[in-house]
Amino acid sequence: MLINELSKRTGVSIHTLRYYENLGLISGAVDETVTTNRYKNYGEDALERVEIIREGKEAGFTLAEIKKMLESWYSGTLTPEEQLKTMDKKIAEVENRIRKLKDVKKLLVRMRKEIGKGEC
Amino acid sequence: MLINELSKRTGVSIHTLRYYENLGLISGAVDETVTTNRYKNYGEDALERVEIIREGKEAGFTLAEIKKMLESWYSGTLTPEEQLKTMDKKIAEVENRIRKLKDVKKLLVRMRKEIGKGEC
DNA sequence: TTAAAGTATAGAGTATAGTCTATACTTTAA
DNA sequence: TTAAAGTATAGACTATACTCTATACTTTAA
Repeated sequence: MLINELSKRTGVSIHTLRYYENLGLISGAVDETVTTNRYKNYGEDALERVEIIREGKEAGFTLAEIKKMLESWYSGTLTPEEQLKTMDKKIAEVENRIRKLKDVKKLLVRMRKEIGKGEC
Repeated sequence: MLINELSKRTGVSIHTLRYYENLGLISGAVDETVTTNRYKNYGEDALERVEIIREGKEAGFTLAEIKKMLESWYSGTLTPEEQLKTMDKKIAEVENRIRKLKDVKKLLVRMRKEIGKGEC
């Protein structure tokens, strides 16, 4: 698919997709048998990658970190052991963020309880 | 306390504290009885405010959002009902972020499971 | 066939959240 | 008393993640 379709199917703007491509998070392939243009074609994997980017951002990872995850995931250069290590690290980071968010929630609930009775 | 002490007790750099002060997230009071300088004095509440800023950032709120929370919390201009509404909204947002992070964790665990058996 | 829409590249501009530097004045300790 | 350390303000600079504009070429539909 071309970038327009990728944009529509992911809900991510063409500008942002090109930004991701420049950073190396996704990549389209130019069909060399076509001589009239250099349009880039994206496969189904691009949809998956954009989804991983979205989730990664939600988890608080930077694009640089997400790039590393994608590389270790798709490259094939890492051994399964290295892949496992990468994933375990990321899972631990997400768990850590969940823990911190739960603390924040506790703080907010505590603040909420103090409303009405006395002042802060 | 002066900014140096506030920085040491919070672990936040003087530069960053001044940045927060410029944005209106914290504020020191100049002692007008002192005529030789315009040094700013921060009370214990400043420590609390910096802690809330830290937690808020961890929860994924922007400084602008945190400012609103601090204002509604400390201003005294809001009615308890309005304060409750603000807090409920923020608590719901944090819960939402926790839910999303749990989804991300699920995705990562799924990816992890696929390592070793077959390819991705 | 030509005007509109799509694609590519490069680079400028924006928002957020700092971080650092320069300058000037004040306080403090040797 | 003076050199070092602290404080204040303004503004420049950085990094991240976009977002937009200009330019040029290609495809497509009327």
